[in-house]
Amino acid sequence: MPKVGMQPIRRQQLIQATLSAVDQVGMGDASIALIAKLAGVSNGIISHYFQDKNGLIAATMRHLMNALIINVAERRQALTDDSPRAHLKVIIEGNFDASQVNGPAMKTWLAFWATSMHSPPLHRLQRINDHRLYSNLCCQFRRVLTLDDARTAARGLAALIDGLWLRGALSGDAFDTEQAQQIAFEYMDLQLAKAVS
Amino acid sequence: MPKVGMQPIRRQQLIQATLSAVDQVGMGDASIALIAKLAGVSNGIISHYFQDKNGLIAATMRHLMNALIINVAERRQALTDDSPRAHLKVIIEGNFDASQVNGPAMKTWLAFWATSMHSPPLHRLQRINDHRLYSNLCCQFRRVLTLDDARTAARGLAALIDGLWLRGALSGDAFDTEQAQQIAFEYMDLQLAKAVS
Amino acid sequence: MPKVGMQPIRRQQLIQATLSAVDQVGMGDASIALIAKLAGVSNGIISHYFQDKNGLIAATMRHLMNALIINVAERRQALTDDSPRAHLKVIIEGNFDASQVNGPAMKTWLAFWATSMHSPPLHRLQRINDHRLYSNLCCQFRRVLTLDDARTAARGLAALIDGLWLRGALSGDAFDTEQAQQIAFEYMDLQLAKAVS
Amino acid sequence: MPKVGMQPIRRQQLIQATLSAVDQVGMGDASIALIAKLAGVSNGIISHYFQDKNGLIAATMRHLMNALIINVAERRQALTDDSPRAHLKVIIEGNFDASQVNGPAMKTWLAFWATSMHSPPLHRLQRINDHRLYSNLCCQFRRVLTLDDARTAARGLAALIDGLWLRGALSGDAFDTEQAQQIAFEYMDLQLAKAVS
DNA sequence: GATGAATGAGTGTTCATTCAT
DNA sequence: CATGAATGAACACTCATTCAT
Repeated sequence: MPKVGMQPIRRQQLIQATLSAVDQVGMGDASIALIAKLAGVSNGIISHYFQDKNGLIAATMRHLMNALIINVAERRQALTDDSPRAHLKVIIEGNFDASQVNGPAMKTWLAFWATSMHSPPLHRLQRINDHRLYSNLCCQFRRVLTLDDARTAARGLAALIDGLWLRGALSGDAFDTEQAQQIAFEYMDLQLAKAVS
Repeated sequence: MPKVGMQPIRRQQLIQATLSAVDQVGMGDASIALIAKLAGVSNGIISHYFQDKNGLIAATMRHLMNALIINVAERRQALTDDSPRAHLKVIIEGNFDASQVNGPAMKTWLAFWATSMHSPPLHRLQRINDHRLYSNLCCQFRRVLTLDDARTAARGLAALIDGLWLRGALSGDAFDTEQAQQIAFEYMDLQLAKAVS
Repeated sequence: MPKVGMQPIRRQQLIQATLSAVDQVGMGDASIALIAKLAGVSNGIISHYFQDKNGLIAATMRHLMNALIINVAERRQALTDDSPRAHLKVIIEGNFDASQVNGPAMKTWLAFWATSMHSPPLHRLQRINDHRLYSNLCCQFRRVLTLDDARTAARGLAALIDGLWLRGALSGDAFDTEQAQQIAFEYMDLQLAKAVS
Repeated sequence: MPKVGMQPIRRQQLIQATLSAVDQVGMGDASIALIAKLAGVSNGIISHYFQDKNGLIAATMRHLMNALIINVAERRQALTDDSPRAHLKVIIEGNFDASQVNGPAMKTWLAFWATSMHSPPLHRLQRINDHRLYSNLCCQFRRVLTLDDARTAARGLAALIDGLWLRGALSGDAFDTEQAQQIAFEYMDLQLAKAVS
């Protein structure tokens, strides 16, 4: 059974198992034993690839964050229209992408946030992520708004995106991506309308 | 020490201790032993007043929810202006009241949300709460908007309130209540502007 | 089963079980589970009375040390002869008392010494103990010898006592207390003979 | 990397790593992984050269014992004076040689003794070693003392040597070899003085 | 000869819960 | 009413050992 060069495969395998475990029983009950069982490996292997459980949790979060970053980046590269509105639109769309809007990911994010309040390493990760959204939005708004207006618009839109996402996650029903995006787009347009001609 | 009529006092004492414990170490590490220690009582008493730990958690959440309900209700009773705008304003203000915007409460809400995804009783509580905000907002918007517009406005404003709150809770810095309320007020006004004269 | 005021009883019970466990399988294999089983209690109770395994080990060592201290103290109180020789004699006898010269105690002391090299709290305990023997001996020798002679005599006698004890412990055979004491007494007398008339 | 004739080199390498590991963290925490890391080899190789961990421990002890034997043997071969006193002197000196009186060796000896109480193979090794010292001393004393006196003198001197060594090892301070040897020499001379002219 | 991936039993420890007092 | 002694299952983590490569 032992093979060489298994590291990337096993790491991915264990991260997926962690997402499944958190989805099924919540982070509180996502024990090493369960995660290992879901991954089809032994308990001990987790400390072989990740230092400990915290390491696995952090790696799982980084995985979700990277999925978001890559998603937005790809959408922006595909843009032909360089207008602020077009950029803001794909940022919004990226945040409501299927990679973020699904049971396991949503439950993991939620658990991650709650945990991050008491874990400095996770808190750092989370702040970076929060700031990235704000920063991306602010950057685009700034192209047409005053600095103060851009900042406020970015703060509002970031909050609106997170809030729509949060209420969707908590509702238990299927997430109505379309409706959420429409609300966010409208907010974006109302803010862009403040642009001085 | 044993006294009669201690029930309400002890319950309140234990709920406050639970909030403190979650604030200090997070819900994952908020053990019965710690809560009992913070409350200055023995371990065993918790099962005497609440069936078990889940009962205490649920009671703590109901406590926070009631604080919000009462807060909004009081503000609305004090209103002299019966306009939709005035009502929406106090709903927003109530959600950013000091009883909700403080470390222990925020951390407990966050932990509660994460936990609720895997606990039917807590999920029920949480949905009632979510729905109340939407419902209150929708009700006021409906007085001047079409049903569709009112629903969308309520959904957006509810998400914006929750999102501002969430980002404030996660930031780790002091919550800038004023700024958050301004953003929510502006959104409210933009939606109310859709009213047919 | 739960009773009040069990603390001293349980502590003693667990210390005795620890001595038995170390005697039977060595400190390396003296697991909490084994100790609890020997004591006829549950695993969890150990952290209730001692913070953790280290706490139990340290308490066990203090128990052995106290037995030695009390033993020597009692013998000295019973002395009618106040001469240095009489005092030295009872110190030697105390160190070869049955409370110290028996399988469990010897194995525990040995394991304790080895462990103390890498555990500051245990090392402190061990140094205190080592110093007490030297100090007691030096004090008596000083009454008839020069300071330098007294110090050397104390160092030598302390080492001889420990060495006799050690070789006895390691031999696996029954400890020949009589023979060991004779050797120590002779060394004592040879040193006392240096006294200036 | 694989080469032929690596056996003696690897064995020596691993024994030195074992001494380092025991010195640094104690025998209880000297895991295979740590030893392998200190030796700069893979975990698995230990079972290749030594059957298992016990085999490595036993080999390490034999290494220390051989160092002592060789050391004393060399000193005795260099002797020009064939008197009992000269022989006893080099036996003492050999036991306080730098190869025995240093952190890693002392900690390993101590741990070895404690472990030997519960491991027949180690116990056998340890008894052989103990007996050799006694036997060597007795043999020399016998040349000038009666059998009874020689035995007692050997027992006492062996104990004194071990005791001086033990207290030195446990003290944590640098070992005062000179002082220890003086005490042992004095004891030797006091015993030799019993010789019938 | 040498690696390191993989195992799984075992460890100390924590903890919600129970219950005699 | 209230205590805190006691339980025992569950937990994260460690580790000697095995073995395909």
